Amino acid sequence: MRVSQFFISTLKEAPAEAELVSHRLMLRAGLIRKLGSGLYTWMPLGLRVLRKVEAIVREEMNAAGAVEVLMPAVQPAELWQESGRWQVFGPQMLKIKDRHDRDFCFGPTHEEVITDIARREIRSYRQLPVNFYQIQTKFRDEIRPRFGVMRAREFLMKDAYSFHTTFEDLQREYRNMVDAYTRIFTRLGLGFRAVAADTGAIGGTGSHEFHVLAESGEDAIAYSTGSEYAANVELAEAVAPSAGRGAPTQSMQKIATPGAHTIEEVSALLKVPAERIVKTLMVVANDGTELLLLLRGDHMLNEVKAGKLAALASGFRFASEGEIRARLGTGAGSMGPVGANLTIVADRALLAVSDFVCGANADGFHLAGVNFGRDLPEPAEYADIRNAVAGDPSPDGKGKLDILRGIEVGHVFQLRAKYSTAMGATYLDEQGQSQPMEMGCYGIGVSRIVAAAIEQNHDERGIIFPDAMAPFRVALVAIGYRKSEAVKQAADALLAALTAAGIETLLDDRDERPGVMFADMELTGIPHRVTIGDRGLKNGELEYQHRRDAKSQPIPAAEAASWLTARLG
RNA sequence: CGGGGUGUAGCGCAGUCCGGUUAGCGCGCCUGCUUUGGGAGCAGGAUGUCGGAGGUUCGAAUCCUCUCACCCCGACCA
Repeated sequence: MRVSQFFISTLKEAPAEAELVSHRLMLRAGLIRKLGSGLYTWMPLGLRVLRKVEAIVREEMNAAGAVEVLMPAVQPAELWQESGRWQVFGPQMLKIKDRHDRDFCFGPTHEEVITDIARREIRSYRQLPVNFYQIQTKFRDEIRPRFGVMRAREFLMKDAYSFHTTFEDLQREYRNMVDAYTRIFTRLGLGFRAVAADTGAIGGTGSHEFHVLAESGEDAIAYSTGSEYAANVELAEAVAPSAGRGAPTQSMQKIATPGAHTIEEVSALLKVPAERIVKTLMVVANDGTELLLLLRGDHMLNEVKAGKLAALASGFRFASEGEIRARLGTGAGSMGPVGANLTIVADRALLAVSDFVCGANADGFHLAGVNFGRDLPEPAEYADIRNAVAGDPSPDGKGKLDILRGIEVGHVFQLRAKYSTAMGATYLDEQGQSQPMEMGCYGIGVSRIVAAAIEQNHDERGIIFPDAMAPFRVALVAIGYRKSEAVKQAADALLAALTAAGIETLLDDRDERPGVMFADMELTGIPHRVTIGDRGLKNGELEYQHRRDAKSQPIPAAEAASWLTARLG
């Protein structure tokens, strides 16, 4: 391909709206253009990258035995009402009406549609197992779309759904998919990690996420430095302290703490470390139950874990200032568990805390030297309700936890019979008995992968694409293409030879200054570059430079094609 | 949803507080000449419903009202 025939549109300055480096670079390199919030056009160069990712995903899914389908993007409301998710999915789902005023949605996911296919098409155990997948545009009306295609509203996703007669067979396919995903991300050249995960809104039992590791990642991953354990912090168990609680050594006293509302302020004022301060949170369940949650001052509440408490099973929110005042007679900054007429659930870390500081339920006052069992009753329950932090023991007993940040690019679930039961997807077993199918589902964020790869592979000059997803593998920079017959001939010949060898090559044949061409080829992240100019040609040489190399190296012009073919495989 | 911010040429911005005549700057774009191994130089040129609607005024990018879009932060002060 020649730049003069292609379309590249680079920007020296990124639009002001772009913050994240991958977003800026994708805009600057002309990979994408924004149409509206969370809506992006894939420009020619970007589309080539997207297609590369898609192709690898497709190849590996096929190799793993999945079969491709393509379901409608627009889905009738009836299916979602049947599964009970028409309401549950909420405002994230884009709902639309047709001319007959019938309800539809633009599909945010396709469990309902595929389950409908399965119940119509699959009648016998002889037809199972089967794994259907598609690569298709989804729409989720995100609360806050951001970071370009990283969290867009419309995005490209590979979603697969498997159907089985037994849980054991589902688990086999689940492992098969984990292996396929591992091959996919390895082939894409990404640094990634599979981690145990929460199942969230989709439901089911086992679940793993695949994260591309990057500082800018929106998710935190806890992993053990001494074993293979890795989990999303939403899920990672914060183990109960092994040491017991010390006996009380102080008596409880009320201390004026004017103006100190946060743990940091109280800690600084009283010169007590945050570990010996107890943080009190008041939450209200959707069924009206009010609850106090206690945490060590240096710990953070994990809302996913808290949501699993029996009392909060209906879902919960934080109490308003008014509710706190009505119940405890104080503002949020001075609330505490002593004398509070509310059920208390404490994080297990408090099993090892004595002589602590907490709010006094009186504005501007805290209590010090507080002890469970003496100054207040033991909490109704000790539970794991905090985020694991670096330094915590690994839940598997081997090593300590550390925290990494990651971008979720894949997620696999064991759905079991949730949808098949709700929607009547059954088959007849060997005994002629009707059974609900076991289901798994497996997603990959295809468009997000492009952004994640750039987060992981860039420098101050631009993108550095891994070979597997580069829009072109080789950039030929022809200096003076329109002036020098020798350059033109050498460049045309090399382009033809590499193209014939199946190596996707972009020849910059523009009448541009060298600096412009170099800058554009670097910005767009093409991994291999060959410079063709009269200067080198005089000595029968071209120059090769990998995008990560600091300097170029001369290669014989006559053997350039074979040299590159051998090098690039 | 709550809070904050921004909309002026393709991109980045100034001008708005304190209303005034042809609305500017850099980059990009077009033409010509020169230049040609790291985002060229000179000369000339084109491009604006100042987000939209309404209002105030002799006069509105600027003031007022409404509205739309986009961005950021928060949703863990406790």
